Amino acid sequence: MTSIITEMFRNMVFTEHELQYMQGKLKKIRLQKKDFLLQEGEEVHDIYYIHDGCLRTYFIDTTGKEHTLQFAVKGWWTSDYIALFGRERTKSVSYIECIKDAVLYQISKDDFDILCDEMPKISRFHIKNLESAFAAFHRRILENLTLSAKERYLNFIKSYPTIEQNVKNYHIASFLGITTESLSRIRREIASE
Amino acid sequence: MTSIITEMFRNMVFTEHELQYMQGKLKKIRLQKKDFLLQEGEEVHDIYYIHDGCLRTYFIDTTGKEHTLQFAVKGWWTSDYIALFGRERTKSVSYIECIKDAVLYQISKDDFDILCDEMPKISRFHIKNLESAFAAFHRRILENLTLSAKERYLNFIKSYPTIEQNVKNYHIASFLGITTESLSRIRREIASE
DNA sequence: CGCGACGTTGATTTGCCTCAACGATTGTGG
DNA sequence: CCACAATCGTTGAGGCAAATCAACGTCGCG
Repeated sequence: MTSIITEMFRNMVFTEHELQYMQGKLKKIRLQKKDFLLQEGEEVHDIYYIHDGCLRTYFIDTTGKEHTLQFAVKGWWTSDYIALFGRERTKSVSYIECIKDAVLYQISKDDFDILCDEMPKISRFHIKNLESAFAAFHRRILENLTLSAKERYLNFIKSYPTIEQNVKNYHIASFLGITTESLSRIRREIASE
Repeated sequence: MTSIITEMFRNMVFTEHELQYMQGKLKKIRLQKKDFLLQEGEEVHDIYYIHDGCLRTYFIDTTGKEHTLQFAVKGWWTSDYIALFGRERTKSVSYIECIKDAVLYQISKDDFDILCDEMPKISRFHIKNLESAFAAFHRRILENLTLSAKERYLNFIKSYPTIEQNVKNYHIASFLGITTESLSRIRREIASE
């Protein structure tokens, strides 16, 4: 029997019993474009696996500007990690918005922790993911320190071609930390080369 | 018996046997100011626990400028995480320099992975650390997107008072992503308030 | 003492932002 | 299916924060 579980854990092999056990902790969620998975101030207890569609995590600063932290497409996991993983649990500081109709699977962080304790292969999977993310974060910080807006944009469309198709330019701008006007000028410049 | 191991794992309790087993995988390292723990191009196999002193991780961009990714003081762990945790293992892209005489304990990533497999409490410890770091990274990216150089500086000296004492201003500047001149002007501005 | 490393200051430049206006594209109700 | 509105993207003018370039104090150390 094939299951969403095997997709979530990158084709890891499970027994029928394990599959049913894990399945019981999952909840399927359908979202439409513009729906919010999470809004600022809400309590955060869950993590979400994206089976299809596209979401973005952003927060709004004191001047009202949006800043995009992360996009998530098929195969990715998302949540408000600041609230969920921070040393002291806080309410959500960000918004997670559906930007392309999506199908998600939700599991509570508590249940996920239990799975990690009960099943070493899940624990290893989680560690591997976190380590990869760790490296990716270092790379992103390093890029932010080093590259010009234009270079960061070129980098983005090269690194995330799947995401580029789903998102608006102003989403990309807010991810890169620039204004839509600047991005527009950058795109013109690139087109003229 | 008290051991460096209990310090490394935040007062976790171990049996005498466990302590000796783990001790066998550790190597003590002493570094003096200006020594390098790691240089660009070297192979990376180990992670390092800082028992004392201060280190900084930086890399040099194509124009020769230094960018500081991370400082590390007592109680922290460090390595070139891009090389060590990245999906494909690469040689080091950064330098880790001792900026205050230091005592470290080295353990290979392979051995650490073995410990995680053999000892669930180590696995949980590792996951907890990675998750906290994950949240911290999100916060740092968010700050970089939001705050002015002056705000980031004030934030830095508030968040890391222990580090501030050990590092030069130009280290802080390269951590914040600004020039030493700009930092100097910011400090003057703050002093005059 | 004298040298090198570090920090400061000033003048100028630059990359990106802000504000304002105007096309282009998308979506929706009649 | 069209008409119109809303959303999104582009362009221009002007401004500002931080970079660059250059010079000069200051501190610590051989």
